[in-house]
Amino acid sequence: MLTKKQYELLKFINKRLNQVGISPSFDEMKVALNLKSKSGIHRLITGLEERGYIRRLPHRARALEVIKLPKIEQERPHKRHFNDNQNNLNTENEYGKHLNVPLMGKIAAGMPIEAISDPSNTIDVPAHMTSNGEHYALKIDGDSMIEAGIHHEDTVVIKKCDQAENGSIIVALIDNQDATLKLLQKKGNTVELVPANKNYETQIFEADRVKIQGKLAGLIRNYR
Amino acid sequence: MLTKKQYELLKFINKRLNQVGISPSFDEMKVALNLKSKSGIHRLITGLEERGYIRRLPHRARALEVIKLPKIEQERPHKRHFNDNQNNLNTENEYGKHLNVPLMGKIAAGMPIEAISDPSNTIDVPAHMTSNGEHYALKIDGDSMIEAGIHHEDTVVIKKCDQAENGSIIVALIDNQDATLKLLQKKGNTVELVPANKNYETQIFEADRVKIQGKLAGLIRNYR
DNA sequence: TCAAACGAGAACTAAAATAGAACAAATAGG
DNA sequence: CCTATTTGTTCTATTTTAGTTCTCGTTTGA
Repeated sequence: MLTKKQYELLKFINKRLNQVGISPSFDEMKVALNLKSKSGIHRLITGLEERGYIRRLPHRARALEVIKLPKIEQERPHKRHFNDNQNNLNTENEYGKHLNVPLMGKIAAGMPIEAISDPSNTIDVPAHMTSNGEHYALKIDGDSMIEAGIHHEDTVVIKKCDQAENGSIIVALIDNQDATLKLLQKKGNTVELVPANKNYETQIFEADRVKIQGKLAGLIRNYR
Repeated sequence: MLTKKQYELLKFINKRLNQVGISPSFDEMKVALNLKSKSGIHRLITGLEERGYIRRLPHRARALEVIKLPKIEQERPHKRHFNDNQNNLNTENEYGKHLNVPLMGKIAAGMPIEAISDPSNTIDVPAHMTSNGEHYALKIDGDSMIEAGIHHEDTVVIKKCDQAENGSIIVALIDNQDATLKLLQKKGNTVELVPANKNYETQIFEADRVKIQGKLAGLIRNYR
């Protein structure tokens, strides 16, 4: 179904998406495949899109999404762990499936996420919410993002990544201590964490005090 | 159904697709079957396509896809089918329980829900969202409930019921015409449908003009 | 022994890949 | 808001790789 170059490119895109969470640009892909022009990348991308392996938002830069990978037989892991990326991907010819992502605890509780991690605690999320890559879930504590429609006690699904564009809602770890869900605004050497609530103030940090731990991918709320 | 050579070739193509993810070229297939010319491959491929074992994108190189294998090869241990269902019952896969609920269309679009119902359109929701009873999903159109954290384009999961307490968020059908998602406030012989947005006004109806079609059970939002 | 399936080879056509450049659109940052 | 920069699109040209079609001869199994 794929040509060599298409496959190579697809692998690269997928890797980048999982590693840094941001689509590579055409130039970056050009370099990765050792080409001297990006027109070739354009054609490969078109091919991948035509064959249904990736999707892209029209008229948007760096807006690639891998929807499936060729069904390569990898020896099956006995237990699927949330942290082996590729297996979270929908492979061809499969029906919608569900993923269990680990529920890592509450956010804004003043602890780094890793510390709260309890692998036994997982939550069921719709498959379409976890395109690919590693995901985890957090319970929201507080109302600092309420104007973005993220309420106290909501569950958010986070895609792991260590960088993100301005304007995306991310999980930030500050001084390796406090995790918080905020809107990201990078400005030169500082990082602003912008709440969505007039009653809270934007926090500004030196870039190196803030570690991005993931990007908001979905939200689940239960009513009773 | 297949000749020996066709079968051999099919097996080879399938193997290659599974092992390296790239379609073999005619030349590679020629080598694999120990031929010295690729015209034979062409004929075999044509045969396989005619008999529905493979598909190929027209006018594309290396664009083969195996659609089915002869019975002997068919059992694929790691592919689980959801053999059950006719209707939207609980299905269980390796990740746990989940439900497929029908996605009935957009709400606030000015149409009764029944009319938009399309059983083929379903969405995957976490099992814990659908306690018991019948559920369906709606896509939110508009911002009349935004202060309740229900945004445009969100998907809501609705539990079917025909009555509800004051203060719950319900799907109401007015005059058998328009469906809307609002907060319920019954007062004597009238029913108030209260939006969660200052810019909208509460609608007041005679009780018999309003039919409750369900109660908000959950909310799902995707970010990208 | 006849028809269908297979094999070889060559000539031809089509698609994929590479490169470069010019241009247009989106984005970052003041 | 404006400007500079980044990113994506389109075009042209050339080379390489891949697929099609033909003819003719051989094998094989009912």
